[in-house]
Amino acid sequence: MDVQRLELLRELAERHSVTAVARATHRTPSAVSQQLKVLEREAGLPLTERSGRGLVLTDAGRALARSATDVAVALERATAVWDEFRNRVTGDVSLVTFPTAGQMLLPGVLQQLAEHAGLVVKCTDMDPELSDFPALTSDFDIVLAHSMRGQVPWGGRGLTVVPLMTEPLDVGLPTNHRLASRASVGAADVVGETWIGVPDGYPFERIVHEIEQQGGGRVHVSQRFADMRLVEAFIMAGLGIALVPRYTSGGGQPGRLVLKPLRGVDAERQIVALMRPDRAERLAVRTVIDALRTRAARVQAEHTS
Amino acid sequence: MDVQRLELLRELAERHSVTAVARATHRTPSAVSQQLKVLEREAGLPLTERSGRGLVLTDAGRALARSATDVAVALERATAVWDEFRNRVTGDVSLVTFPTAGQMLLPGVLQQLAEHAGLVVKCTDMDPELSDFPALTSDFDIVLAHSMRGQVPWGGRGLTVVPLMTEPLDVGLPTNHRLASRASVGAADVVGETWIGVPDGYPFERIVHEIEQQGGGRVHVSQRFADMRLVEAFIMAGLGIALVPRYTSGGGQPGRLVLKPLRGVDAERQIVALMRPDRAERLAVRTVIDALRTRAARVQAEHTS
DNA sequence: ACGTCCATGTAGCAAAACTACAGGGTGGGT
DNA sequence: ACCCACCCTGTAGTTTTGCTACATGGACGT
Repeated sequence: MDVQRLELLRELAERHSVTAVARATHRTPSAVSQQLKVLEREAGLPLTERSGRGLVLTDAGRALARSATDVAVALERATAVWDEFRNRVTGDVSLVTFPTAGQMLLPGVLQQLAEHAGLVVKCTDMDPELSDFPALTSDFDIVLAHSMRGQVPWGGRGLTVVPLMTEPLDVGLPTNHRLASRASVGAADVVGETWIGVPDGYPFERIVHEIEQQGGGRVHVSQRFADMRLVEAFIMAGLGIALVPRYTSGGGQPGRLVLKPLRGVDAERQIVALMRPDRAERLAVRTVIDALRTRAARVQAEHTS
Repeated sequence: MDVQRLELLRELAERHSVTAVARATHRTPSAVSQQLKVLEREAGLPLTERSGRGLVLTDAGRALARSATDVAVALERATAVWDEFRNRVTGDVSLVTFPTAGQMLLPGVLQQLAEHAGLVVKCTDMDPELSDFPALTSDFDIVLAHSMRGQVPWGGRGLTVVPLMTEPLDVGLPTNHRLASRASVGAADVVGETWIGVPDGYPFERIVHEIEQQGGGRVHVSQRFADMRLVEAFIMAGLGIALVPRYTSGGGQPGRLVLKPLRGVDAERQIVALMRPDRAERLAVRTVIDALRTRAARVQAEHTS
């Protein structure tokens, strides 16, 4: 049995289309189709079924794809072994981040990684609301994702999850706001305010609901933005208040925006790295992950002191 | 990185010779040599070193070979998955045994396995004194081996060990022996006797030493045989007494040989199946192992009742 | 009904892996 | 000390394998 073919099956399980697999593996669809056919002939039972214009895996195909992951992991681990022997981190690592995490972590990480001459890290950013984090792992080695505490929407898919940090979400206020002198604010203090929100499906959303429940009222959301820079600009202009991740804020002019911890509400987001388990084994990837973790720890330490 | 090449490296680690690897994998030595060279070039560091007329692995080579095992295990597990889907046990399984275990277990096992039409079990026997059990796992899927309790000469090599049964070793006496009417015998009873032994290095040897220590004397070993049939013939002829595995004895004429448990001496042998871990994953192999275990359990149960 | 998208055949080509054979080095035997 | 046997490794040539390019046929949406 051939590993390359198994790999194709696994890609098919993730991408649901021969053409997509072909694109991802730099082949023509015909080549992929032929190899899958060979695999089926070897297996002696159908692994795929046509479903409309695409095709889906049979139960057997899915089972085989699952075990193909273990093979891939073992293989990557083997190549990592010899990378360790050479003691030189080499290769390309692709990474997607949502903007705030990238701003907070990536510059420091890349500076730290400059010591590895052969390591090339290619970073991209992507709006979190547009992106299905788990799905991105097909195309990127490392996916920086965020979720609320306890909420783990990427479990069960067999992805490797590395927690990087927990970031508190504060209430951002203009300096001339009536609450700006407080040390912290409660749900009841802010429930009546005009809010700047985030698009639907965003993790912040849930906290806003919690504030409504605890504060006993309805939050009025005047605008919805994905970009934090924009949110902060609106706050500073006195057009509303918003939830702002504590470590990420501060692009704006100092002295025009203040952050107040939110009492009694579980307002944190978890920042994690998501990876396909085989990719997580690569030495280059592990090196980047290590850098991310130390950088995240440093950011957190700087803010607590 | 290619799995086939990794596999060759692993075979080389076991067989210590390109020619042997070539034989085992049905290739010419030249082909093996070329592939190993490619692997080295990919790795970027030497994996083998010439040592006299043969060649040995470097540290890096050994490390890589070790992780190649994990790859092989994952791969075999994958093929097992789809064998399970087909729900038909197929393929060849090769097995070596030492004579007594084979006599005791194999006929029943093969009868039980007859229900699997596509399963071909090829059995061979081999004198245990001549054979290095762990080394045999390179050439056979299943190696039936024995050892004394606690003694595990095949640990650390990364082999899969499946315990099948523990068989007591009794003292075999001719029916007209002065101890033949006893229910059991102690070390002091038998230490002065003339013994039929087994060749050096045999596991039984250690027990004889223990008898000497407990009985306080020297055991006189008149003959040394590997074949139990021969040992029993000598016992029945009154030429000596010997340690006889309890479940295996009885080829001879009934009524001319009796077995007596040995009191106070740890006289047992452990019968185990030894396998290379990747081979242990194969469905056909697992099926044979299951049959061996149930058969062994039955033999043990028949004798205790 | 037409165009588009997708999977999959066929033919031809390029790359990879193997065999056959020869050469060079090492160790055991006489 | 010499020779022979053994083992690894090159080179040349062949076979096998996997890919591209192009064409075909079915399914969906407009």
